[in-house]
Amino acid sequence: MDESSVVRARDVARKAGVSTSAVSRAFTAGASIAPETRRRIIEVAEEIGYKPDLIARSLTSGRSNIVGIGVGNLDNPFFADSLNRLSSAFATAGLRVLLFPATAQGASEAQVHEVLQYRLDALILLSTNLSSSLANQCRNAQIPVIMYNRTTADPGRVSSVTGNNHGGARAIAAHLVAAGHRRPCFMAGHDDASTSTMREEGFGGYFRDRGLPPPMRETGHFTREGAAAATRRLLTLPEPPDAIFCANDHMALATIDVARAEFGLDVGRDISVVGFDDVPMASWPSFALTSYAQPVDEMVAETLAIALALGEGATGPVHKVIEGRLVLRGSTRRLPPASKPPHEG
Amino acid sequence: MDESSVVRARDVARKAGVSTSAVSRAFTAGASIAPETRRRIIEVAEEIGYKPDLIARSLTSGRSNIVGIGVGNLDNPFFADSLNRLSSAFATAGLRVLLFPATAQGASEAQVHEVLQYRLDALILLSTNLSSSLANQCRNAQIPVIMYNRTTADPGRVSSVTGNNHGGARAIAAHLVAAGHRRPCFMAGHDDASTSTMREEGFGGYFRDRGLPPPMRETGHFTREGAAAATRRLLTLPEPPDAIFCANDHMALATIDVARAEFGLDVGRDISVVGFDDVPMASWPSFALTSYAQPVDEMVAETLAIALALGEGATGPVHKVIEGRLVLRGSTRRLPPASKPPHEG
DNA sequence: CTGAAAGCGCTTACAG
DNA sequence: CTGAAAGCGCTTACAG
Repeated sequence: MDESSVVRARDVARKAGVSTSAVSRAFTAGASIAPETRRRIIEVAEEIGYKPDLIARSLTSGRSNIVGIGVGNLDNPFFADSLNRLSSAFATAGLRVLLFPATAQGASEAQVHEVLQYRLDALILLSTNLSSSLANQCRNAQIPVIMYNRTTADPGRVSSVTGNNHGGARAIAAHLVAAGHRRPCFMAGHDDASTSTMREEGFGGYFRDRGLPPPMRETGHFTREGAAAATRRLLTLPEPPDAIFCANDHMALATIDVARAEFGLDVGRDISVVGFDDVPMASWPSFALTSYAQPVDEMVAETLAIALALGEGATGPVHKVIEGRLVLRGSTRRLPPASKPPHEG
Repeated sequence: MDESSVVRARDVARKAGVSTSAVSRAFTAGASIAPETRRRIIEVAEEIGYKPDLIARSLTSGRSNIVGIGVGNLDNPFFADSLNRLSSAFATAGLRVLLFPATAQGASEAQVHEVLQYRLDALILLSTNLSSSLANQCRNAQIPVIMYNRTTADPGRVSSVTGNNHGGARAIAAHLVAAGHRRPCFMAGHDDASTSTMREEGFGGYFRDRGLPPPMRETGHFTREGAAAATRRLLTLPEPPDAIFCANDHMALATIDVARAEFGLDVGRDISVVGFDDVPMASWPSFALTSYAQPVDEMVAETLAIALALGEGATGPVHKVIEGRLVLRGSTRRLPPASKPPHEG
């Protein structure tokens, strides 16, 4: 079992009585080699423990079989879940994942430039922005870029896979209006993120279309602390909201905690809270968070499909919107309150 | 800004009037090159957008500047958090992280063998087991292996960074006994994991040392579903436990949910629940989980330090145990109940 | 189907 | 301090 040093193609070739070219072909799908020759080479390779050196292979083939994933903050369980499944999906397709953690203040150019030093087959950006200069360079280097759960101002250059932000937010608005809420509020993430702006636009649009007054607005910065602070500001207002739609579940969970623990509210009766994503925690009984479900499996499968297609030299960028669905749970009521409106006594 | 194709060392050399050797030296810390020469080369490189190809560099230098991280299930927020910080820490040290997701039924040999095909500077295993055959091969290939949050049966071959499993579990036992619990239970993960067995040993040892009856035992398989099922079994017993120590927070959170939502128990009064890790969620008001805190920052820093040291060709494997501390929260009571013991009426 | 040769883009002794 | 040459371990036209 113990080999005293690493085995090379040369060793296999020698032992099998063939050239290193043949060894290479034996390990290359679809290469022109006699089946019997391949069988024998593979046999010898297994016997002496040979595997092609992937670094060398990358250098000659120009492909690395590595995709980069630029990640921001994995605190958000939606990202953790997505990364988990993305890496499994890519592994199954024979691709490895190289992580590019964004630095504190967003993906610093210099840092992310490293992307180009590896010969990535693709670069996936998990809810992370891409400077247009880096987008350019990726294009020059023939590295397809796919934004996951975010779109870009530059749709002609990079692909994207997102949920139905607009439709989901409208469905949420409809749900809150049907339940008789009078003072709804949108809690934004930040304005650079399409996940925040498109959800806000869809939400606000529903009210606008019906001539209803526009919802209130706060900003939670997509962080737990930010959302908690925003909730405190809202709930100490003279006329606080009776429903809060947070741009994602990560913030909504913080909102529930603060409303319940610090203001003694019964979430789902005294106030409604809605999120977006339907992370696993949303269904935990401690939260029972109403949320618009983004199907991570589908988003991941689509991301993989695009990466593979672009690898084959497919056409231009593609933009895929995955349908989700509104999941109603205990954090929102379904009907208007029986008698007088809330917050009036 | 747009370069039409990728720039090579040769291009820089030509433009700067030097050899490619000089270019290489300019980008190699500590290489023997005149400061003025280096300055000029770097200047030209920046001008035309040159960065060394890391794949080629790996091939010649034998080092990849990539560390592999074998990950199991990122559902457990402790792992998500750890991975997040590990990748940032390594990035800061100029190392990239390549993800090796374990397949469903543990790290299948064939899959993980790929580790060896890259020239990893180190392999970190996040609560994941390593077969001794792979451990051998890593050693032959000179790839240091560091187990994070787990130890191994093979301490002479691989390094490890863990929390104080034994001490932490004893502190938890002491806490529960001091609060007057009579029917404590340990919820195991699975018996291949030192994080489960060592915590069980520490916990049980406290009772044994004092001549107290041994705690009850259930198995939650380190998953949310497994822990929920275990909790249901326990709470439908004729004589259910009055305190449950779960081998990690991930299971403890599920235990709280089930006890509260399905059995109507007031956690912290009717029953005590304790975890291990102190994940961020443990401090959320919805859970207020008493837990033994494992300092992720320290564990990550230590892992990095070991990886770096072993990269410099340090001596044998090192085993580091990081001290934590018991964090008391509302999920456990601190004093014995005033009158008669619980669950007696 | 197969092998000899060139080459991927670097780094590293070796001379100077 | 510097450059020419060899080499890292593969793959890929090119002949045969």
